[in-house]
Amino acid sequence: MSSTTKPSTVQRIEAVLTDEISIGELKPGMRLDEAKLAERFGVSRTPIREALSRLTAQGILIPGEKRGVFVAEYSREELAQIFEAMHEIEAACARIASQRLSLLARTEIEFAQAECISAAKAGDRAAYLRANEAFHLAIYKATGNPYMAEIATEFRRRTGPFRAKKFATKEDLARSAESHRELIDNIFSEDSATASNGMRSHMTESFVETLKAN
Amino acid sequence: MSSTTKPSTVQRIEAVLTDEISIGELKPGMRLDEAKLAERFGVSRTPIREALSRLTAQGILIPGEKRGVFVAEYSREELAQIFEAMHEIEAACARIASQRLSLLARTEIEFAQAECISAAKAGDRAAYLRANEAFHLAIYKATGNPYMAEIATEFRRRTGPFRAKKFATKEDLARSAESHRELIDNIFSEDSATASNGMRSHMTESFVETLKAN
DNA sequence: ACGCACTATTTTGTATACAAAGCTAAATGT
DNA sequence: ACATTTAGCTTTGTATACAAAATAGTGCGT
Repeated sequence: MSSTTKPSTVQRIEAVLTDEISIGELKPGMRLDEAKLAERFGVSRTPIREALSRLTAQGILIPGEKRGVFVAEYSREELAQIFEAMHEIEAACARIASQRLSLLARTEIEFAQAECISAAKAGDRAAYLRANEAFHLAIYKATGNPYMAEIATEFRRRTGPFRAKKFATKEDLARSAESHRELIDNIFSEDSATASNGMRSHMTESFVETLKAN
Repeated sequence: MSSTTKPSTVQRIEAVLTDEISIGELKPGMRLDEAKLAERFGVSRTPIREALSRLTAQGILIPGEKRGVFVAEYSREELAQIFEAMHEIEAACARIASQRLSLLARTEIEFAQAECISAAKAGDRAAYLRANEAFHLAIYKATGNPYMAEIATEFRRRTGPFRAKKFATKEDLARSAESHRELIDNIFSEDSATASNGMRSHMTESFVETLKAN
């Protein structure tokens, strides 16, 4: 995603933690201990602190009342608010994407969808989760606006562990992958309203499932 | 804004730097030297680094190619993209706010506007800039959705120094404060489309002025 | 006088040390 | 037996030290 600079230590740590949280390996409410992480990554507390600090600045982690940082944990009400915001942003992304759709963007979306399908068929949960993220990311990128993509991605990360919980069985994966098809068609229709509404209903569905699982 | 916790050292530093950047005191492209800041705030480099790291995570600062961090500097194209994203978010905020408007929210918006007017009359540029931010913040808060407010605020901060440049004369302040009136009326109309479109044209105007000044 | 290389200095990244603030728990007093 | 305080242990925040990277500068050779 970023430029040609090789990943520095804190970038690496940040990326690993982000991934583990979005996959649901580190669960909401879990405490992250600086010393333990330092030992795990074989570095001192300093770069760990920097990574944790950045993650809290992004809202992925939240500082505890008195001490420690925790994986962000949201109540149903808070989740509803976050999803409302995501609704707006994702709908806007879908609309803009539908207007600007390039061949490259189309291809990348289809490619990501293919990955979703194959991961779903294999029943590989972690792979599906990553492919699903890549799919939505491809849509964001299709807007041609990195800043829209950035905030959409940010929300996606925050809700990662909660959305992850709704994928329990192989059928869940298959159903999700199928629903992508309709979404793609709506976006590829190149009609703003169709694309935007398509994304809204996709997000609503996602929210319903997420609430059930949490 | 936050809870009852007293501002820690890094929070204080972060807040001061954020303010100085949004006011335009620290200009885009300026380099921030860790050692100098450490001396200035009378602390060691450690908390400075943490503050800078958090600010880069928020996109307010950007890391230089090889070394140093700089106040984020955007080309006209990039500014256009950021403003496009702001358009979408602010429009959504205005729409939601118009639907949920509470007496408290109304009052706070009006109060912020009063501050804008008086700062404009006094010709106090810094005070107007702060009041203007408070005004928009009040609208975000009126959505009742802290997450919408959060991203809207984030974009506002990023574009702060660029928008700040368009306020050169006392007349600029007065004109801006006046245009708030129409925006308020549109939002208070409690009609979604009116509110949303009102905000869109306000933002478009803001963008035009910003481009002229940059 | 110009270019190149090598050195010195600044600056960043990481580690370690230390002090302050919480938490745990045990011991003492009632 | 229960509450309260205090002692000890964890954990965090900040400072300092040190090593690696990068820039600037200096001198040397041609």
